Amino acid sequence: MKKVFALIDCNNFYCSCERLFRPELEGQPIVVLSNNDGCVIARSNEVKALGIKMGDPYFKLKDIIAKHRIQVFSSNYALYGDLSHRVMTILQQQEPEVEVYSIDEAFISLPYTPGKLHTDYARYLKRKVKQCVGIPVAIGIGPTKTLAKVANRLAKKIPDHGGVFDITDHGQIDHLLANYDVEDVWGIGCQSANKLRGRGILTARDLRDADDVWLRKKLTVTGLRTAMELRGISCLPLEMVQADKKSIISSKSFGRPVTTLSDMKEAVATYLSTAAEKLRNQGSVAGSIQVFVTTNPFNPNQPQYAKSMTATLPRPSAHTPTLLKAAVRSLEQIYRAGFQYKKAGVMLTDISPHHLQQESLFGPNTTESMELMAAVDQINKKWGRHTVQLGTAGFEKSWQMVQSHKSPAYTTSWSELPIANGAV
DNA sequence: TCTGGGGTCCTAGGACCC
DNA sequence: TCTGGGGTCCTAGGACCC
Repeated sequence: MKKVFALIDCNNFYCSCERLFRPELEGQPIVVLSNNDGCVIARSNEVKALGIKMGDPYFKLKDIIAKHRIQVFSSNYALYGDLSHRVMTILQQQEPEVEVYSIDEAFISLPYTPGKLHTDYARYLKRKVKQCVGIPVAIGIGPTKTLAKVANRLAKKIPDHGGVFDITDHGQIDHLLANYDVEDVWGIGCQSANKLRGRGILTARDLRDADDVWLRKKLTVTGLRTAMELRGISCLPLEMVQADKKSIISSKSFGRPVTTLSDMKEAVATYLSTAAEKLRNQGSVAGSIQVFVTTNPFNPNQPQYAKSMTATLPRPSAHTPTLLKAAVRSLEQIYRAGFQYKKAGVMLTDISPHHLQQESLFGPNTTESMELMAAVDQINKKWGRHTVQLGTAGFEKSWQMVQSHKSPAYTTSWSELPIANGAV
């Protein structure tokens, strides 16, 4: 049976989440900032209209923010993650085939039907999500994922479409693609766009009609795949089961410069605990662990230093203290005194399923220590992150990130529940 | 003073083998 | 001056995504 893809994409997702509990902000300009209130990662339409770009540093925007009374929020991932889950659940209740592509996007696959049935159904889904969760979405439909992405963008951009657009069987597809900047095509970043422009390929239509041999050579198979998808030949299937992570990173910028090895150890231990918990959560073990530290590359007046080191474990593990020992050994080797460090992180790699791991013939039995880890995870799940943690991770964590405009965890913390009538 | 975090895939090139 | 050919595996780095 012939099928089409639909892409459901939440509109300005983080901003919409913030508005959900502050309805008076409907129609008002809003931005959401990255960790440490560093830069802009979500903008309401009003803010986009002011010319503020994704990734603009917050400190450079203070004037324009004051002038236009833009509401500022620190990112609140507990809130966004929970609302995302609710949106995805609604879609999964309606549809058997859902691919959760990112925190605010999902692909579904629908049986192909001529006429406007796709569009009618998408309008129904859109209403359903709005009604059940309160988050506005746009839906694009096409014969391939890449064309569904194109359609989604057009659904949002052109008000007449009302947030739903089907590009399958569209009579004007040539015209639509000819007015679609090649850099806005899914999978074409600015490097590829530069190469394409150099050859006079400026629009999605040009890319669709470009020469395969040249594309393969300059943009590798991924670029060729994108062109095929624009031709309506589906190369990217719907992926419904989420594959295990092949690498797990935990890394954050510091709230203030870190200048001592002991603070750095606290940070690395804290990040490692987070990564190891994720690792256990997917039932895996890691074979190697990388530690990295860096100064602030945006401050050219300070001496710069960045270094990473990968350690291979004698045998794969998900045991936090074992991983930590290897991480600290690496850290001690790469750490240099006299620098103002801005960021550090750990990356777990060579990940494999725990159940495939071979027990060591002579080494210690790992079952007991993993039971301890399971208990730690359970406690932290129930009572909150870092309720039980490694001593090395520190207690004050004075280097921790700063979030000065954070909204409450309205939906995930009893103590932060919103109050309906306000008469308290 | 202040510029995010977490992922995937692909390729080139080196090391090594016969 | 001239110095094989072919294959695999691993890693670093680039590019992309949200």
